[in-house]
Amino acid sequence: MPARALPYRPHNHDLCVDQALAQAREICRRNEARLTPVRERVLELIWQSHKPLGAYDVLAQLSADGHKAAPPTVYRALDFLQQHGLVHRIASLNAFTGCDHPGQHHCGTFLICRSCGNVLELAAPNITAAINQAATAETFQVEQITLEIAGLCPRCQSDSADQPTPS
Amino acid sequence: MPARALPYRPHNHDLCVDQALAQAREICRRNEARLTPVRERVLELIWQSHKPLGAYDVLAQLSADGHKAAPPTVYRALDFLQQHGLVHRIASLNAFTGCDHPGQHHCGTFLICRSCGNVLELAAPNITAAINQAATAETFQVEQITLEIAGLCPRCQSDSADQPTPS
DNA sequence: TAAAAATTTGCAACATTATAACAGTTGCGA
DNA sequence: TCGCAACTGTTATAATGTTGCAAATTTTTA
Repeated sequence: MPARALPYRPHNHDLCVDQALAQAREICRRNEARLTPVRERVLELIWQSHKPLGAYDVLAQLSADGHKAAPPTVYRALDFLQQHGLVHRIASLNAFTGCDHPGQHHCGTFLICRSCGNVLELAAPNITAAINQAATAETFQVEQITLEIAGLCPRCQSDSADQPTPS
Repeated sequence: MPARALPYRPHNHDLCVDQALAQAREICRRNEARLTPVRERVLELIWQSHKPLGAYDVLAQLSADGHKAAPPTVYRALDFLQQHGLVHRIASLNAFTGCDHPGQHHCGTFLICRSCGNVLELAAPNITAAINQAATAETFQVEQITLEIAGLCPRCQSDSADQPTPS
């Protein structure tokens, strides 16, 4: 089976971005949602970075584009993208990352490397099942799951000590 | 078996607070850590509320005490309490809640009611196991788990529609 | 097509959450 | 009682996120 593209494994990332954007356009078309230029650009910026991007990072990049933007512009675009499952917000980082499998309903589970900052999104049915079971046992009706796992990615484990690997 | 004290089940909460404080004193004694007046007071304030308290909520209450406090005072106390496992930070709420079973190592799993705001801390070995299994499969070395489940607690489910129950 | 309605964006101000840097104070052992 | 370490106070500032309203744009309707 072909190697999956992983943040910490070198690959042609422009391709990832292109695919993500194409998929986003398709999803918005189906949802009759408008992927306007600002929204698309924000999504692109987020995808271009493997590491989650803060709202103000996005803002800075927009400004670098020459776009005269203010915080609300960015937050609104991010809200839109989240609503359509195109990006996730990582609460423990106050940052945003592209969704790996948009369209499919899933609880975002994230492996966050504290050394290099890369993030891997997992689809982990076992975890989801365990969570739902535990919640049901408490008669709790689950609506949203935030699961963020911090630690060391494979590459940063093998690197001596704790030096971060360049992105 | 005796009914467990649950945030959404009426009970003598002063007792919870007293027990939590006594336990905290004991833990700090064993750890040779100093549970100073500010720290103890912050812990008490957090325990007095079933709902997670923001740092600035704590600050406001300290000020109401007549204590002339500033943000760093609160954040430092909270850091201390977190380090000793006496409180948890809920990332998705930017707020803090008392730890239900301090001393024991555990990954905090939280059921957060979006209607009444109460939070229940779970010890869920199954979930932890599933998480560790998934992480291991990705050769990821887990250090810290953030698991926050938002939804409706039993009481708010049975209340018609979405009206919040008073605390 | 033209007017009306709805959505999106721009913009200024502001609210909330968190940290940095440094000075003063307190507890405690030598 | 001196000195060190830990803790607290204080001021300022950084980082993150929101409100409210007006202008522009797109979509809908007549």
